Amino acid sequence: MADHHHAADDLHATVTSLLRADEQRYTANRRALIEALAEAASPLALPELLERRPALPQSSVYRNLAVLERVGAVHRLASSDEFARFELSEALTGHHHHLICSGCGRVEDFTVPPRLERTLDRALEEAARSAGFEPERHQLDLVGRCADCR
Amino acid sequence: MADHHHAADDLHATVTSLLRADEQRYTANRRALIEALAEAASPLALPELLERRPALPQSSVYRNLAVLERVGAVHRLASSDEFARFELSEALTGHHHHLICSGCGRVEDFTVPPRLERTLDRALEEAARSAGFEPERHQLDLVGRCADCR
DNA sequence: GACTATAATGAGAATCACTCCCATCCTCAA
DNA sequence: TTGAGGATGGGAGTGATTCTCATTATAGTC
Repeated sequence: MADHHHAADDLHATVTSLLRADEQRYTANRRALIEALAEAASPLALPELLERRPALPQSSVYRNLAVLERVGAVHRLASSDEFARFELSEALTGHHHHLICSGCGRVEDFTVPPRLERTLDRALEEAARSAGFEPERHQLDLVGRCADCR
Repeated sequence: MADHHHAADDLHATVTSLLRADEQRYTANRRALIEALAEAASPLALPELLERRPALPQSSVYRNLAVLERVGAVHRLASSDEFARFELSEALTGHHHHLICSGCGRVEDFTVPPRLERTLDRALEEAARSAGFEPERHQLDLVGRCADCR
């Protein structure tokens, strides 16, 4: 078994099959979006995406982000400022959390120890059950001031 | 010491002093908003607020929510659907978390054991420090399907 | 390689939650 | 009472996002 195939190949293969499952094509525009999000490694607002891929028309970016979100390749998060932000879904990046700057809206990823993650999940399942919710995923963010906004 | 004063009196007294500190008045409109949010006990979107207080004009509601947020009496949360939602700030209600329904956007409150809360805070402080963030508050949500949206 | 059904594209129009404007009203202190 | 500044609310404005639709690209099929 080859241990050395590129992670990027896996990424694109996974996105392809996610799209296929919904009879969607992995077009050049969609690939460009996935690559931009993979390069950034933290959630991007639309203007940031357009800066990084100036050839992409705004309307196509919005449409394709919606498609990629529907098939589970991209996750949209509503930030505190006026822009939605987009990142690769946890199916592609692994589970993680966000540091959100209350000054500028910047978002960075972080993780917590697996042990804490498990404890958290148990507590959340308990809370969900007693409210009649069926748990899907959790979301743990820390809001603060980034180094630039101190 | 009187243990039996109404919680509502405390609430309004606290809001009054929060507003005073910013030289703002606790007007009838603002009181109506605070009461609507206190009655609901879970975050409300603007249409829900207007349903509950039909006499309030939309523009005043938006303006007053912004004022109440600035002085720390109200907290605005960006939900996944198209509406922002508003709740009393944790200074007034105590620390809590949210169950968010991915179907209808409904939000309910829950709490986790204090012990877990402390563990969480330590882990988050650690993550913040190593990214150069100054922690302000954390936010833990569980996204799932409510009983109606199963 | 041509043919075709269907998906994808992109420029601009439309939507709509939210904010701003401003003439008028209210509150409070002197 | 009076006056000065805060508060009000109806309506106009803003801007991120979505929709429209004529055109173009794609993947099978022959």
